[in-house]
Amino acid sequence: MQVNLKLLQEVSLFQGLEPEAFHALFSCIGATTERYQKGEFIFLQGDIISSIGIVLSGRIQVIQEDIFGNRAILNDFSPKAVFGESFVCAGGSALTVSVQAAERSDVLFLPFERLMYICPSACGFHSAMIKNMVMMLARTNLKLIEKLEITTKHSLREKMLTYLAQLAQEQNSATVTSPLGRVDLADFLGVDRSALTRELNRMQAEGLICFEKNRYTLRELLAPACGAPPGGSALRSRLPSRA
Amino acid sequence: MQVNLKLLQEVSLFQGLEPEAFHALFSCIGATTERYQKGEFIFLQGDIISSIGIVLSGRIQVIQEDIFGNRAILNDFSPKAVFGESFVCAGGSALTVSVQAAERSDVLFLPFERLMYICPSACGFHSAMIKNMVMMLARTNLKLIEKLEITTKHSLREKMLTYLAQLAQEQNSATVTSPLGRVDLADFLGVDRSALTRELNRMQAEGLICFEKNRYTLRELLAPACGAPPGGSALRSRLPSRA
DNA sequence: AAAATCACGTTGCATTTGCAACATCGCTCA
DNA sequence: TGAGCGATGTTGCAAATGCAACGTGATTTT
Repeated sequence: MQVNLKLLQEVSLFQGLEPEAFHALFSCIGATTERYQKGEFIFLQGDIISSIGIVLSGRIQVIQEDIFGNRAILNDFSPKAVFGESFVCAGGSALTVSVQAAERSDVLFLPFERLMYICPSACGFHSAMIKNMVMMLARTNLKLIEKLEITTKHSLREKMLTYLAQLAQEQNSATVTSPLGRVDLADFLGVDRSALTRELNRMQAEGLICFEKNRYTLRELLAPACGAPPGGSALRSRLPSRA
Repeated sequence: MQVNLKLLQEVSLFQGLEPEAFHALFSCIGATTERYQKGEFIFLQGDIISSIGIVLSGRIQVIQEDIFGNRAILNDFSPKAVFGESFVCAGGSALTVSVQAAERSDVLFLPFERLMYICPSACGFHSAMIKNMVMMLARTNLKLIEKLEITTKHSLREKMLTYLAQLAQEQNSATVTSPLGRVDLADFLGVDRSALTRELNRMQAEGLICFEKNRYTLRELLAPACGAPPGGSALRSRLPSRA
């Protein structure tokens, strides 16, 4: 498959590398691409992988399933995202997560050892990539901490608000679009889907947010934008009736 | 302060390095040590740090505090642990967490840039340390995913059981000791303290576990060890009364 | 030694929330 | 075009759990 050079240039692993070398590099180390249909598994919990993946098109999700069949979505990746690095770099630990295509997706696989240690281009290439890898791993860490910030919250409302606040910061806007539908969003926040819908309606009724489909607007002291609520401003989450 | 060489040899960042070089290295890059009393903050949320820390003695915790004063414990570190690397390696992002001494602790600080890029010993030293750093960051990732496995669980019981299962795997025993007291454990699991105690008692009554202080024994199909419970084996968490 | 602080257990209560079951709607595929 | 499937919204209900308040014992401070 012909991979889009423009896209690869923007992959964080390849920052600072000359894109001319990509094709030679990929064929040298034996890179492959694969197309996945929606729902297909790319990696399975328990696998020991030796390649890292890069999303070329579509959307994929890192998920965790327990013995009762409960699914938790750890992450949702769009094109340019790299996945699997943590497990490969940790020295070949077995996957504690699965990776699944959320839509039809194309994935590029790069054999890690050969990529990092037998790269043809000389030492500059090599060290740049290692530097990129360090930064990627560190950023992934921060992302995971961000995710923990959500799931450690005690109430569903706080979880949702934290999620929205993170999206707002990323998208630099009080109106944000989530890539996740209700089902996935619930599994991402670690809550029940119906309870999530219920709470979303409450939040809208109280004028905290307004939303339509997967588009949400935070109304934290903002001018009324989407149908003013009756009551006053209720920001508190766990203390609506008391204080 | 005179740092314990034996301990430093076991720090994952220094794996494969000759300990003879440590003292020269430290004084060259300007390493410092600091003693903290229980409760003192080592790093504060919002800080931009340029040094990584290594726990020499005591115990420290990585925590997150929200605007309502709720505390979440992300991690609990014993001697030999390295902390702060993620934020430094991510390119100097502001801390989204605080680091606090859980007891009187000694901490060694290493200026990151100088450690990684102007190290006196030649290239072998340098590259070994980078390799170690990659593996550390990756392992931290896996740890965070492990933590997410706990907090995404829907019920308090499942959270506790997941935590115990992880401890059991680490300590390779069905009887485990947690470094955390009730207050901290609750903040680590992201639940209410009193609710945790309540549930622990229930679990013991049902014969799922038995515990005393911070010592827990998992009794998943194990021979009765600590006072046999009356009823049968109840592993299910959210379906005790129905099925 | 007295006092204060902290960790821990216990309990009542109201709210939250998971769970199940059902209706609706839109999309895909035959 | 019609049937089926998946995503979404809705609701009743019971259980889980956060929260506050209090008692006790241990540990630390004065």
